[in-house]
Amino acid sequence: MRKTMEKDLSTEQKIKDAARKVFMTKGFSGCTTREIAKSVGINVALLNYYFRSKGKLFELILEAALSDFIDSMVEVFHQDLSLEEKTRMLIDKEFEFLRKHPELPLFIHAGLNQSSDNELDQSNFLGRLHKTGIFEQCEQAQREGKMRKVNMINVTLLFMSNCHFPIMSKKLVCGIYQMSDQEHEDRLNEHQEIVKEMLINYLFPNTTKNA
Amino acid sequence: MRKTMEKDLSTEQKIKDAARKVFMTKGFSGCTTREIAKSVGINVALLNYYFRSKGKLFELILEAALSDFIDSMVEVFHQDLSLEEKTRMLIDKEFEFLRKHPELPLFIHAGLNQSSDNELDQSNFLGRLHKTGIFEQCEQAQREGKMRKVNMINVTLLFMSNCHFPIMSKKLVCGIYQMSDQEHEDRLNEHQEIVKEMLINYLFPNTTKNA
DNA sequence: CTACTTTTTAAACAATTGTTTAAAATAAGT
DNA sequence: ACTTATTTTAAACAATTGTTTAAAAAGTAG
Repeated sequence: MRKTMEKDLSTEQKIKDAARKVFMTKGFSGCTTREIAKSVGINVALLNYYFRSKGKLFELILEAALSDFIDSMVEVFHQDLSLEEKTRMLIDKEFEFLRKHPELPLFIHAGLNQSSDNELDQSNFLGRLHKTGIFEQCEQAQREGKMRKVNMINVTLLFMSNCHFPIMSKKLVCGIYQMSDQEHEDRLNEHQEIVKEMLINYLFPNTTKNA
Repeated sequence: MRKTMEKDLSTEQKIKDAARKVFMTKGFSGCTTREIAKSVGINVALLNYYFRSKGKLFELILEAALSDFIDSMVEVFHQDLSLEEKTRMLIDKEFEFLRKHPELPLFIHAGLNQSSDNELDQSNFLGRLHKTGIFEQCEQAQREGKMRKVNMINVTLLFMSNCHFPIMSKKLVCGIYQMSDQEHEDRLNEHQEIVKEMLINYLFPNTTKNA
């Protein structure tokens, strides 16, 4: 398997891509292996030939999604910027990223609930975050009184809540407020600025507020 | 059907309760009608006797969940309190409510994505919110300069993001940060206070900040 | 008790599910 | 060309799916 040639852009990757798309929109038990196979244009058996089962394939997709998810954060943290700058950049990047992949957050949360084992530590997300030095940078800023003394888990929660939820709640919010897609997009653009100002004001209360 | 006696605490309601529990944890396509029936202790056919199909039953549960969901807000808005007080009370109520029903937000969002039609307007959530007078109260506060001029949809988004997401992200956050349930609970308690202060500071910037 | 309606069940239905088997097609190596 | 290994397919597998049918059980009323 996969030993003869390295043109992995071929079947194996095509299956992964199709599976990602289908799983994302319909969830694990909301779709069938035949549906995925058909969207690639291959036989069902080939799916079990490359990946051992539907479940295995799903785990793969889920883990990759989680990885993408963390990557957009890590990239920002690695930059040589102040915390305020990183905050702005992180929020902008998250909104930008999630606008392109709006199904991602819901897929991850629903997927984690279905998946029995928590295989989150396998990808060592915490380690990847630590390596960026973001925690030390925050600790130092907190010691210097430049940043509010809040546990890093709560900080993470603040960021994720205010970036992810607005995207994943589109159907609910549009349904309640009878909004069109365009209206929602406008609201989201404004929300991006709101979140930036609110979080910066809260986390770095000493800086001059003139936004 | 249901005409002979009003002891609705009986089969029909028992099915609804069981269906709610099962649907909540496993989703629509993640469970079977037989699973629901067995958890009630009845035959599968009886499920289709009371409700016409699995889909119909699901829509019913979903709508009820959405209703509960809005009710906890409406109740607060109806009180005769200042906006700051309502803010605090709403956040506390939401956290309290969601601690009891942590699967609710994810169920609703995933459910809305599966359900084809947006039957959100059927329950007239917007009307129910309007009747509380909360929008007028905010408008007036905004005119008087007591409240930041933010679109009500963004305000809703801020509240929901910061109350719902922390609950629904438990598995993800616990997975990333290798937290125990107890630790997560502690973080959540602290987060409740953080959210209250942050939102009040942001929405009502003129009041003295001494918390 | 009898006639009737409501509730509940057992069994069957056809369709679909994830997965496997065995054979065919294609590519690679000699 | 021949032999072997890899990729792909068609067909079948047993299990499970949501739903229906027909009959039994339980309740209600006269």
